[in-house]
Amino acid sequence: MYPSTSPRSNAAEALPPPPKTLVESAYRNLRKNIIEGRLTPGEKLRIEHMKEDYGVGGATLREALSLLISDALVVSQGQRGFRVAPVSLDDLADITETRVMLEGEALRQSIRRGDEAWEANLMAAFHRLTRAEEKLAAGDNREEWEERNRVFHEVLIAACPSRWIKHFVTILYNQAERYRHLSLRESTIPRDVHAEHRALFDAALERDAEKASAILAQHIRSTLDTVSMLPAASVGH
Amino acid sequence: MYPSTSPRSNAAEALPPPPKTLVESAYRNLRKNIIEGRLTPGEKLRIEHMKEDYGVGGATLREALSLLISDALVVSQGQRGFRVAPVSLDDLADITETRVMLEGEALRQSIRRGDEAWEANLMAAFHRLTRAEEKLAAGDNREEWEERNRVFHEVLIAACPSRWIKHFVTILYNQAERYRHLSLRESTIPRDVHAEHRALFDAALERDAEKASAILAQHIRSTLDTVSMLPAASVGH
DNA sequence: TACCTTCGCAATATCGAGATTGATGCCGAC
DNA sequence: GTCGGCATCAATCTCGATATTGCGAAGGTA
Repeated sequence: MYPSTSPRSNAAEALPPPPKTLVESAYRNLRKNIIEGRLTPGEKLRIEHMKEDYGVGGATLREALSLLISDALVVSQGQRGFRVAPVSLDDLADITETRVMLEGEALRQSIRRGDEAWEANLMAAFHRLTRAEEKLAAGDNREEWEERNRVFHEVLIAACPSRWIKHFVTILYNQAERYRHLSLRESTIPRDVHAEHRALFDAALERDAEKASAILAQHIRSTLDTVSMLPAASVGH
Repeated sequence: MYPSTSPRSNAAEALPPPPKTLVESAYRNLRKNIIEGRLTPGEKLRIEHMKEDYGVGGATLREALSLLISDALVVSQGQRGFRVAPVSLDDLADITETRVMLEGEALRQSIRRGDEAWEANLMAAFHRLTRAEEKLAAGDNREEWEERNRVFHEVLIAACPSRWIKHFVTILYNQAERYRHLSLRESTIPRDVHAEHRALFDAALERDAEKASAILAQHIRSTLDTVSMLPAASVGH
């Protein structure tokens, strides 16, 4: 109808389109439940039970679970059904270091190649994140902060030309988010996270790739440090 | 039955266990057909037709296709079915550089941490690869060479402790193998590949991580160079 | 002639039921 | 008392059928 209004205004505002298929819907719900810790690591995923919970047939659920294997949030054991992917401190350490390498490289490339539009998107995303962090200090708009934090990290590396690196970074980000939920289920955000984000933002706008990636590395590793406890989480075989 | 004989003798000999489910079987056949180029990039994968070819039901095929999305060999377009993942020179360049980074890092770590058992496996794998390359020069035991080349590269980085890096490397290796099949469908192996393998092998045993990763980088990039032609492959939307 | 609308067909997405496999508890033997 | 084998049962895995969606051709309008 309208002349040439692009379907989405800009990348920083893009909301995921509504699921157009039942598989997609079940996939997103399941992923959310796993990442946010409502499904215990190692837990058996019984199709029969979940048919009722998600309101879809067995084959559909099965397909959604197969899609979750891509994200390594679900594992399938031959003919013994599906389980939520187990967790361990070793795995978290691996995720952390791999993130440092991949997200650091993506950030360096992004800083080197980002144009003015990238800068604008970055400023917008940082602004939204800052507002969310202020609101988070009072009430808990946790979900909003989660989303804006994700978008901020996405926009930081948006100018990296490698789709593969960004693909892997996304997978690892989801993994790390799951560990964060498993550890600090109730605690609020540590006090210095905003300072880290600001330092990251400043270094990116100054086009100091090495400084920015160093800050990012510390930022990622600090998440690992805060997860010193894993009481019931380390059961996952 | 036997006292404590491990199920597999060693890593270099490990054969994949037979598929225990029809989904697994269809998944492997499809993956093989895509990697080896029998399914054209961008081609529509019609469930109805393939039901007959693979002898399984629609839901089963659908699940196998969902698994192939993990490997980025298949893409699904909302409610418009599945297609073979498209190809492009940009994508191949991206895959190549990402491989150089990840496989190089994995190799450095592997050389740093490999023990005697790793050295032994590496020697065995290199020996098998050498034999296969000799046989390849005469008749075309192409499949055997493919398999042993894959195992050689796997063993090279086997001592890298990061499962995530190795996971990503495997995905990219499959992608690269597909491009190789798409380009040189008939041609034989270039003459200097064995020399590159030997140099890689020597540097690894000398524990010269930097030298080895440099050779590996050139080795990976040379694959990109040989793919200057992509006549019918670039149709992928 | 070019464009938009409408209609028909092919393909997808999904469900419920049946076949096959793995796990659990009980019983008998050594 | 402990181990191995067997039967029962639950859960997975699979298939054929059905409703819904998307694509292409025909027809109408300016």
